[in-house]
Amino acid sequence: MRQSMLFAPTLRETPAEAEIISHKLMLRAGMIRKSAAGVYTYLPLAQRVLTKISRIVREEMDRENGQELALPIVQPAEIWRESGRWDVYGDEMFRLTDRHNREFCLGPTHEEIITTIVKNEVRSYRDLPLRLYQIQNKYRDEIRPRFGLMRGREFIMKDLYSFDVDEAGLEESYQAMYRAYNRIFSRCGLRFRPVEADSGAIGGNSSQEFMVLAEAGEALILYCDSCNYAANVEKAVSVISQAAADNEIKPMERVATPEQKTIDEVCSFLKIAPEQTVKTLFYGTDFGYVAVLVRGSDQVNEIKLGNIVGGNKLYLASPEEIQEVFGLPVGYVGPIGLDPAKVRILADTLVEGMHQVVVGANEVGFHYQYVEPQRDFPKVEYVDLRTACAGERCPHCQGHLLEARGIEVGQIFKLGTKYSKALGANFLDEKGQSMPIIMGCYGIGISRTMAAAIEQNYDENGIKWPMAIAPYQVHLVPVSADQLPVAEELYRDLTAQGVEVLLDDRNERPGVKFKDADLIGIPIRITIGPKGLAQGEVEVRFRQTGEDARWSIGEVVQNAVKFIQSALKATETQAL
RNA sequence: CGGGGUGUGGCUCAGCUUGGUAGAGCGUUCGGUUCGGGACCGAAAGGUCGGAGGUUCAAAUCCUCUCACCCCGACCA
Repeated sequence: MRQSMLFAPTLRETPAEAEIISHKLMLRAGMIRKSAAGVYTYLPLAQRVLTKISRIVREEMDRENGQELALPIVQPAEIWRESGRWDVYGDEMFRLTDRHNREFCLGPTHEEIITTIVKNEVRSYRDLPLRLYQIQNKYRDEIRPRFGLMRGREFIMKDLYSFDVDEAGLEESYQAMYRAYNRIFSRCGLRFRPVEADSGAIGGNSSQEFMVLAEAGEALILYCDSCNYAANVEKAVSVISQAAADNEIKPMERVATPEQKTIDEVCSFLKIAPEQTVKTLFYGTDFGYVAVLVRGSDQVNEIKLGNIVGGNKLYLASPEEIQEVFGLPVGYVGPIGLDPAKVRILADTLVEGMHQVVVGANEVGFHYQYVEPQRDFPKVEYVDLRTACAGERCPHCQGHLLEARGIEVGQIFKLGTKYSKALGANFLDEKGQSMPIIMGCYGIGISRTMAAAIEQNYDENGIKWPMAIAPYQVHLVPVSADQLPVAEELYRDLTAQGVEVLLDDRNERPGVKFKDADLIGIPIRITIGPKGLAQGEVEVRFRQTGEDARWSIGEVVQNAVKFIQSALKATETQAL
């Protein structure tokens, strides 16, 4: 490609709307332009990157017996009603109505539609397993689209759905995708980590996310410093050693705590640690209120809580609400005296092992101390409810948990029979019995992967593309028009060898060309200038490392090919 | 949905407090001088000041409504 012909309007200044690196650099490098909040145009450079990522994804999907198809974006409401998600998805779904007043949505995901297709065509166990995928736009009307391509309302996703006859088959499909995903992100040149994940709205029981490690990541992950345990904080569990009841057991005692409402206030007033208190929160749910007990120092993990209580609605009740519904004063609320018949009481498992605890007395200005949970409020359900934190112990070994931020670029789920049952996708097994198909689903955010790659590969001058997903592999920069004939010759020779070359044939000053080259971030920059040419050489700069080299004109093609191949191989072998 | 902020030429922004009919830098076009890390000189094009309504002799500026975009939050007693 000749740069004079390239549609890549670069910017000297960063548009005010961009906050994070990838967004800024993609705007500046002339890769994307916004058309609405969370909706972007991909200009040619971005499109090339997306195509390359997609190609890698396709290769790895196909290698694991995936078959590409294309599902409709516009989907009828009925199948969503059948699965029960027309209402569950709520405002996040872009909905539309046709001229006959029939309802549709723009597909936020494709379980319903593909399950319907498979249900209509698959009859026998002999038709299975199937692994079907597509790479296509998804539409989600996010509460708050942000960070450029990171959280868009229209984005590109690869989604594969597996259909198996039994759990063992599902496990095989799941592992196949796990392998494929590891290869894909390695080949893309990313530093990433698979972590245990909550399965969220899609449902199912087992799930892992692939996180690209980067500061800009919206997800917090916890990982063990000595084994390979790693989990999204939404899912993470930790082990906390608790003191045994070596203290003497005292009778519960009411204690005046005037004006001491927060955990911190109560703790400093009574001279105790937050770990010795239990706080009581009320949540509103689809099934009425639940009381939730956790240590004063802990945070309720609302994802875990939501999974336990079920339904769609989950919110922390306001002080006014608690006063009105229960007649209890926030700041002094406690489990003692709560009637399990009237309100479901859930407590974090840690609470069960606590001793000499301070809790609210359900009376303004008073708390109870020396409370023994098992003695004083025995009728509670103990479940894992707390948010795990860095520094705590790994649930699998004696290691400690560390924290990192990650960008979720992929997630794999075992769905089981959730959709096949809802939509009646059955097959006849060897005995002639009708059985629901066992499903899995596996997504990769293609456009987000591009953004994530930039978050991991940039410097103050611009992007540093990994070789495998760079829009071009070699950037030829003749210093002036005098060197253009030599550059053209190299361009021709490199292109003939299959090298992807961008030739800066613009009539610009060298400084401008160099600045644009750094910004766009093509891995190998070859400067053809009078100084080098006098010695029959060109100057080479590797964008990733910043290293310089000099190649004689005659060896440019072979050196470039060699470098590209070894760069590709480095990530590819790492992937195996 | 709550809170905060911003909308002025392609980009970054000034002007608004105290109304008087729109500016700078960059970019773009033309001419010239330049030419190894975003050159210089000269000329020029380009703006319904997000939109609607109102106040006023007069509105980018004041008031009301509205739209869009950005950020924070949807938080723990």
